[in-house]
Amino acid sequence: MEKFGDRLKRLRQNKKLYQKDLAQKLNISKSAIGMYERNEREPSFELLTKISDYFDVSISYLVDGKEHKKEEDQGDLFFFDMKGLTEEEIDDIKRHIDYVKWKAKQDRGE
Amino acid sequence: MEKFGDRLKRLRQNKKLYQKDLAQKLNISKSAIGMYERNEREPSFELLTKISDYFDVSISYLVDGKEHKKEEDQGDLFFFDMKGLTEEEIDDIKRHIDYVKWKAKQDRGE
DNA sequence: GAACTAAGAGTATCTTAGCCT
DNA sequence: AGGCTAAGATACTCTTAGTTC
Repeated sequence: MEKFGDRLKRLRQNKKLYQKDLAQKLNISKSAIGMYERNEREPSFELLTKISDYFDVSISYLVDGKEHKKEEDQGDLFFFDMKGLTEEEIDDIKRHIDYVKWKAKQDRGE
Repeated sequence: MEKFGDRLKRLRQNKKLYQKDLAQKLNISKSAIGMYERNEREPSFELLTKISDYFDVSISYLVDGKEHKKEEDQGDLFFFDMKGLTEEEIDDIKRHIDYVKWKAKQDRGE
């Protein structure tokens, strides 16, 4: 199951930063970043807020991976916020999802 | 400034519970609840998630008081059915979405 | 170079028991 | 009864220094 560290790592890598770089931004040691990403430590609320601000994601997303409240989240249904994206970019995502689904079927010999 | 403990206290009182009652629900000591409410301690992610589930509020609300998502934003929400996909395949999709979002920002000059 | 590991020091947290109102 | 405080024990976190790839 995906945890905080996995999401932090993905966010960092999407920004093309090294652990050292992010550590500087947040005023902590690079070793601490590594520990978070390996899910060996959990940051304080204060640092959590800094991370949330820096990557512009919600604290809910960081901590439990859910951007929204429970009622909206059910079973195999996933929701994504496409705010700020153009039609083309959203289509890009849709095509990728269709491709992954198609490939999943192939892999299982359906 | 209002903090986590203040919100926890309010949530508890709204449910007409004593610290002892909430402590039982969460399987911790009543003293710990008191310390949270007085902002003397911060709970682990695991407990934070339990609290979020129990009171049916987001973790963002608990930690920074911001409910982040509003009704008006629902238009940007897209739902996808991931039934039959493995965790790896879903992660693949998540990474792609993160990448598209990241690239969109780059294209518009940070 | 980038990321991971180890180790020690320093903090934070949790529970129990007792105290206040 | 309900909430707060003190205390010690436990557990966690952070940094530095060294290691691996």
